[in-house]
Amino acid sequence: MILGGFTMSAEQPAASSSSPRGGESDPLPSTRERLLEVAGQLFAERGYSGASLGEIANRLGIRKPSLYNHIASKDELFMELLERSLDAWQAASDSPLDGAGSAHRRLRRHLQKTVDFAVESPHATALCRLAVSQVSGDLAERASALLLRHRLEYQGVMERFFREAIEGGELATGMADCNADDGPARRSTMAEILTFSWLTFLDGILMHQVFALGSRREVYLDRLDDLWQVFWRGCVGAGDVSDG
Amino acid sequence: MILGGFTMSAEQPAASSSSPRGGESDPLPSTRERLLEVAGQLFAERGYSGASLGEIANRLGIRKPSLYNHIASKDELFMELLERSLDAWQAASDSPLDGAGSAHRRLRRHLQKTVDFAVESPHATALCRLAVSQVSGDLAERASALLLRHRLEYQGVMERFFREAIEGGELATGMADCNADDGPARRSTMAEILTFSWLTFLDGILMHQVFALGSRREVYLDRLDDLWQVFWRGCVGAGDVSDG
DNA sequence: CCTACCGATCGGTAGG
DNA sequence: CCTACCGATCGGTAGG
Repeated sequence: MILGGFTMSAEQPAASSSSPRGGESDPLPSTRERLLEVAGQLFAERGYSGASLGEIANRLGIRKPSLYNHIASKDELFMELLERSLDAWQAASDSPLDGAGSAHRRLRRHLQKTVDFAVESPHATALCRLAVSQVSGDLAERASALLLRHRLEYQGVMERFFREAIEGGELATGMADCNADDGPARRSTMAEILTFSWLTFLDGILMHQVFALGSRREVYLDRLDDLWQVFWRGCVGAGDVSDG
Repeated sequence: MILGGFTMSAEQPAASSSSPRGGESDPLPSTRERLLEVAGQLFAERGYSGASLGEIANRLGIRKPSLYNHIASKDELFMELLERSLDAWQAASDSPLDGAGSAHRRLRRHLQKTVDFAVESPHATALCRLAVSQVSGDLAERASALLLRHRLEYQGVMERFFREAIEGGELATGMADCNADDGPARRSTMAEILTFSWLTFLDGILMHQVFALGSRREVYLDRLDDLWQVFWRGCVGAGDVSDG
């Protein structure tokens, strides 16, 4: 589609789904979809430079030059994967935050959806890490910009959540004075602090998954609720902490 | 510093070449040290495959083959850097935990030392991430084993810290029943839960630094104390949390 | 989708 | 520490 192969365009239903014939089994994923999946896995396994287009082609059972019927370049491939991962993450985790129930229950649901997504799509979080620490040059700028945009948006969503939870009386506000913008040196609001804590908590969980080597990965997930309870207790009591 | 002539290869403590004049103590320490520092930076910037020995040599102002007077291979170079990083991290952060003062104050000091180390040696944490997600083959096994060993040791140190803090009455134990090993299905002790929370908290902070793009890095460090207070409040109150 | 092929660069070696 | 060089592989192109 991008470069216009000589017969490829007739065989590739990129956007429209192929129509299954009667009792036929599930339609095979298009080559392009398989390419994106394999590439995502390999980027996550080997890093940006370590993932070669030749290896991707091997896993697909085709020759390397054939990849260019589906992608424009390695850079574009990475950017598309990053974009998809961020969108999929957002789609999987955002809605639970807006449903019914207490702030406590909604945030817990959001956490579960986020972790579930990370478990099912481990390469998605890996790509985000690569984007900020493995690529260079023009690609680095584009990837960083995309990531920053998504991250700021997510930060806004979470900050709104915490602010509303505080205003709704679902979170203690021992540091209530922080909200007043009475000075030239602006201090953090309680919602900002909790948002920051949440982002750190979530990054920690996703990173911990990476470091949970071997069989410790499942053990870790079983303990998610323990981590959650400690975190939540820090939220509802934040501000009451004594410096002893 | 001796710069001329190839005869210095006989004086190098290189792993691949014999040292006929054994007993000589570090004839050229600075070149090797500079090599390790430059290599650490480049690995962190570009990933394992993305960091080329040629580029390392360029930054040192020498030719690529000359590197092999100081290293045996790229794999060995990476392993040595990883080893050094882990040792340096341990040395920088462990002792504050054993000093005088309350558990609260000691853990806060330990946190500060850890974050300070991560700020001063950003490539150290990056190497750990590479070790579990970027390398493959024989190197991956060796790196993972080394990392796992350090991590388990650190986990033991922290678990002991939390257990002693609990026994000393410095942390609330609302979930005290967890300690009793009265059933066949063993439950987590409070110390284990807090250790797990701590590891997640720390990973989150270190990861957050990676994601704090551009100027947001300094802003982030200013808020460390906010994060700490939320975390500590979760610790001292853990177990009292209601499921509402 | 393929074969054939490009210049550049990779980690590493030989030899001085 | 150097020059000269190795086979392998890189991302990507030409052309059908």
